[in-house]
Amino acid sequence: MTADPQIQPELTKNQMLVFSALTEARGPLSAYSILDRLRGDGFRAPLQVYRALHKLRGLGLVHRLESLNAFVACRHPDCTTHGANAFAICEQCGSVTEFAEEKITRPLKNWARAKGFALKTTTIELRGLCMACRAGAV
Amino acid sequence: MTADPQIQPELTKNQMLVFSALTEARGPLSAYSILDRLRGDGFRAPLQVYRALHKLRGLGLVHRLESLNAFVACRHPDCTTHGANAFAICEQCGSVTEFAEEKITRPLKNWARAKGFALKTTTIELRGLCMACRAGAV
DNA sequence: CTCGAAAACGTTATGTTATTACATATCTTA
DNA sequence: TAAGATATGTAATAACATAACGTTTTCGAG
Repeated sequence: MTADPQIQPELTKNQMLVFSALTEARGPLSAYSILDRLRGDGFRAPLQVYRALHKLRGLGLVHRLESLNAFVACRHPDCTTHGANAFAICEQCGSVTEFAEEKITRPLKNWARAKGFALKTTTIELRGLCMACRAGAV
Repeated sequence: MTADPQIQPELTKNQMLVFSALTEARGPLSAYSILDRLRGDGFRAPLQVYRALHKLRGLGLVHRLESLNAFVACRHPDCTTHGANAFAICEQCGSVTEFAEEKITRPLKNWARAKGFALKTTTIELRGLCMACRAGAV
């Protein structure tokens, strides 16, 4: 367990498979669609997916999109923003854009501090049409 | 206190029952817990709840908490004008505080405009400990 | 009033998402 | 090598949500 040049050497085989499925997908995947993609690799039950997802989320490598019941691989090399990321979800093409800006998270932290709320995690999800789909929309 | 039919005269009986269940509850309720509370009023199937919730959400009287798969009655007199509400959810006592501040929604709208994203709805949910629970926690 | 469209309703069945429970295996480290 | 932590496999079930069907109610236009 040294500081390894390769990505996430501490991942087990199942965790690696789930992470790969998510990075290779072009959009978010549900746990069950991940399962289906990994049946050829020996996956047989939902728990194999959910357990890997749990670990990957803890490592900040995967995020859950609450409004979709789906998961995406984090696009940040090292997810320092941990828990304060925002996602823009296109309702037409399904694309997801992840972003994190101080201007967005700051007011939320300020609110929490003002109200005495001990903030642990933040969910920010925008729904709408991405630029491409809006241009092509009817 | 039950919801006042004079304030929302357009609600049907089922919609009224679901709305009342939510306003009488002190926290968020899942669709199935609403169903259980309304069995004495003749409710027998999930769709009776979901259909009413759909209408109530359209009216802005009820919000869905995506990270909980649960629903809350809106605390604002008329919520349709806001569009982008935030919720602080205490993971210990389950209390939910709804708030909406320009300082929070503005940066999100700015991001969307800058990216050409046609924003329809916004989900903002904070998880943590409310002031009371933090004070009483170990 | 009465006809027709739209909305709401009731019911059954099914689809989708997530966890519990229990047994087994592997890795880590003192 | 023994103990504890972590990971795994499998079956069963819980929890959340919608499809598909037909019926009833509501309400405005004619």
